[in-house]
Amino acid sequence: MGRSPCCEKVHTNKGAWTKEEDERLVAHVRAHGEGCWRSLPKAAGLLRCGKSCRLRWINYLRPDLKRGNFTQEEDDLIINLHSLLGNKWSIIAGRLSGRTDNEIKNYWNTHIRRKLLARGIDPATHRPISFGKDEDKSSNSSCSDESSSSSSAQQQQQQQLPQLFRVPDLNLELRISPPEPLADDDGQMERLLCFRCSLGSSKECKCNISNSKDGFLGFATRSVGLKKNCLMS
DNA sequence: AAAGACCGCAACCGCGTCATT
DNA sequence: AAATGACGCGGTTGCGGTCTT
Repeated sequence: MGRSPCCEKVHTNKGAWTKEEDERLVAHVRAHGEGCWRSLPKAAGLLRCGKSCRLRWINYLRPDLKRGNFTQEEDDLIINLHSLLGNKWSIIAGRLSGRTDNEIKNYWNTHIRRKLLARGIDPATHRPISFGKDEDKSSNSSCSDESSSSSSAQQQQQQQLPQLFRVPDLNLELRISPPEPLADDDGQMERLLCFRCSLGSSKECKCNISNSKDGFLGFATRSVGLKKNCLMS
């Protein structure tokens, strides 16, 4: 038993959007706001699937989009975030204002991937390619004897890498525990960390937790509490 | 100048997740 | 608790533009 289709395929346009369709969509979103994508096409007089409207708006028509080339800073940030998060494009996009997940995904696949490969870096693991496979067999054992006795050639290769790409062995083991009541020196409750907000999805989040003062990726420097509603989906 | 190869981007598709009934 | 609906995400595709021969 499969899913029912998101819209009637028969009477919907596909392919490139026309200027008129764009104008209709923009006018409707300006008047009524985002959301209710399923009913939007009919309300806006568009012969499009709701999903298609949403995608067009998010990736192309939104007024806050930044068009044009990626800067070196954006490049570096994408690489760093990807090394931590993997293909979580929407989360990565959340940390780059004005960029969409689709745009970053495309940019990664067309530019950054190639750039990393040319430098001998595996884009998936962010490790040098030549010994990545063998090392993977003994991965998660960074304290083992094997990993500490990598060959001098490998060490040399590591040393030749630009600073940016010498990715340390990251321990991303996450622990989730009930938040403790945290009090600041002045007796006020310490802010909790909202993962959704912190990773850039604050738009959908209703937690009202701001992360403006937090450090890298918005992680607080002290204990981390989780708010139930804000766990990433 | 023409044809084929390659590249980049917009759009589509299928699935997972969450909310609602 | 199960079924259903809607949204959002990531992978993939297809097309138009550019480059190479």
